[in-house]
Amino acid sequence: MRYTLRQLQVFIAIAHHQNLTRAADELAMSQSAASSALKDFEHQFAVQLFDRVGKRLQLNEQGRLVRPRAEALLAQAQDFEQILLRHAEAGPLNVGATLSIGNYLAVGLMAKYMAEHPDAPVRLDVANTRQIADKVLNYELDIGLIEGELNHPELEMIPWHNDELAVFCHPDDELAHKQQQQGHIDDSDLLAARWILRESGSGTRQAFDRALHGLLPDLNITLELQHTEAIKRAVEARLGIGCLSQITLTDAFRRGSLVHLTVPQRDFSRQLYMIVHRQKYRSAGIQSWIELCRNHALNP
Amino acid sequence: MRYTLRQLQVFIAIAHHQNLTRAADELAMSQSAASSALKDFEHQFAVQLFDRVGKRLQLNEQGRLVRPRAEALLAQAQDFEQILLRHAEAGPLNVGATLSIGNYLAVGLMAKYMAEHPDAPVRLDVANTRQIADKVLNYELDIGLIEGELNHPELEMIPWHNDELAVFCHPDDELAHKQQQQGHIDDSDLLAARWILRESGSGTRQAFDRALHGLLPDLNITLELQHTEAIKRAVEARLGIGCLSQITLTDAFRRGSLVHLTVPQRDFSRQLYMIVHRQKYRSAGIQSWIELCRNHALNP
DNA sequence: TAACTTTATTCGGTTTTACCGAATAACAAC
DNA sequence: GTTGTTATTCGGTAAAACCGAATAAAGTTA
Repeated sequence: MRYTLRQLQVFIAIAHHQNLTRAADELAMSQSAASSALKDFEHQFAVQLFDRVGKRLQLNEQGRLVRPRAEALLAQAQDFEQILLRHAEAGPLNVGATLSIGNYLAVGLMAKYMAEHPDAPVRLDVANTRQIADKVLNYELDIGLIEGELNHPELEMIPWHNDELAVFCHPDDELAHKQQQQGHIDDSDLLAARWILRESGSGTRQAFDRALHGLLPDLNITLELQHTEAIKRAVEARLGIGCLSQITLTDAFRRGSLVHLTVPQRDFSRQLYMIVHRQKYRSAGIQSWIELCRNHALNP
Repeated sequence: MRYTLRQLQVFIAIAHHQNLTRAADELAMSQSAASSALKDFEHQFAVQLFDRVGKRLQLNEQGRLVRPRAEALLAQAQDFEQILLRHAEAGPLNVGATLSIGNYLAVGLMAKYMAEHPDAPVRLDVANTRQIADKVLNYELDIGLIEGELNHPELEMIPWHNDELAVFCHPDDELAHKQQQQGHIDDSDLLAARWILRESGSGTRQAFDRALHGLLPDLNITLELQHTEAIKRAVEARLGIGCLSQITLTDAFRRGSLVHLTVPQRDFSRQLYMIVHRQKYRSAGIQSWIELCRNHALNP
């Protein structure tokens, strides 16, 4: 047992940044110290973890093999430190979420988590599904909350929440009246309407496209916006009708500033997922968060 | 990240032996070095892990709390070292087994395991169920193979093999003829017989007593022996009839040196279990062994 | 092409740490 | 008391971790 946790930390920091200088910076040590720490680490095991191509440190085959284990080991060591040092049961937690989830669902979850773990700092990183997946894969996030489907061998996807998209319009719109009279609207109404939607590539748009398959080419899309709030305001200004996740609309429906349109023929449901790196060490905090999400899904 | 794996190792060794001198000895270092390593470790976290009662180091509340995590962390660190150092997928494995299992089933399992992991040293420790459980709880064994039931909150019991006890006698015994004529014997025969059994407290005896409930007080027990081989030889010498695990008798039955007596009214089945410490780090080797046992149960 | 920047490594020197052996103090058994 | 065992303390030494500066190699810009 000659190698140290510090060496592991240096190895991981370098692997993360693919750059010794920035790694040394992060760990508040000199370049030379980081360099020799890495050298010692490699020499101890008589293994090359990086290919020295030019002045670049490139994680090689061997290095990629051991990185997940090293990450897990260090995470566990840090968890151990937390518990012993602060007598706390959970360390800091980094959560990533997409825009829709982050602004609505995640806030409630974080409130619950922080009530359970008053001393554990939590960070929320809002980005799109792809970016979140990348950060989870690179161990920058402990856990990700995403909307879309996703397929990566290193990622474990945990189904978590059943979300529903909702079509909605202004209270004075003629569709609102039709909805009130006959309790729903039809495909023909969807084709006649002017749509205000999230941009392609977003999870919400992806689910919308899936729900409206067939009608898609003939749809009249007036406006594409990148923020749910902007879409709601555009619909309130009678620029058209919209389609967003239920969870972003409950307030507006209750206030009556927007009206929910039901479309019986179409399936607007979608699954929300948690994603975690398969080989990640599940600290007390991470496990607790996952439990929390499961319970929250049952009684939101 | 100021503490080292060495310090962890010292802490664990001392916790294990409850004695600094022997711990230092095990780690091939001086008393003073071990003492100051422990001191540093405790000071770093500003926590007392041991109560200094007299000249004795007694693991205290706080210490007992962190020990499982420390053990898991160190085990993972050693696993990591193995993988990096020897390019092997599995490190050394310590298995404990009871007498019956150890002499019969375990040997075959070990052969299989060693074929899969030629470079991984395996140690087999034969002892009774209670001793094995203690060693698993004290992290001296990675895994235990036992016969009896057992209830401890820190132990995970994995059902593994369906074993069957077999009543048997000498080929010239009158019960052997009765068995041949009518295909079985009866409770009355059991009461009339002279029994040669394993000692009370053994898993085999426990299962025997359970199977013969009701008849037990009236049974004629001539001889109690501590070894299965001795019992077989005693029955071969026509001192009485015996009852042992199937697995220890298959050879004798095939050779015809002993005869299997079936008792339809009685249930001689019992479950064999693997036991593992709940909070133990499941190294590649341990996981592999568990898988192996599961498969072996299906095609023995 | 030349000058400049970025980057990993090497080297000399200093501080810190790990460790040993011996001495010490606290306790237990005789 | 005497003896043996045990953890801790102390002085000293060897090893290590680390820094700053220098260096060499590789990109980048003029």
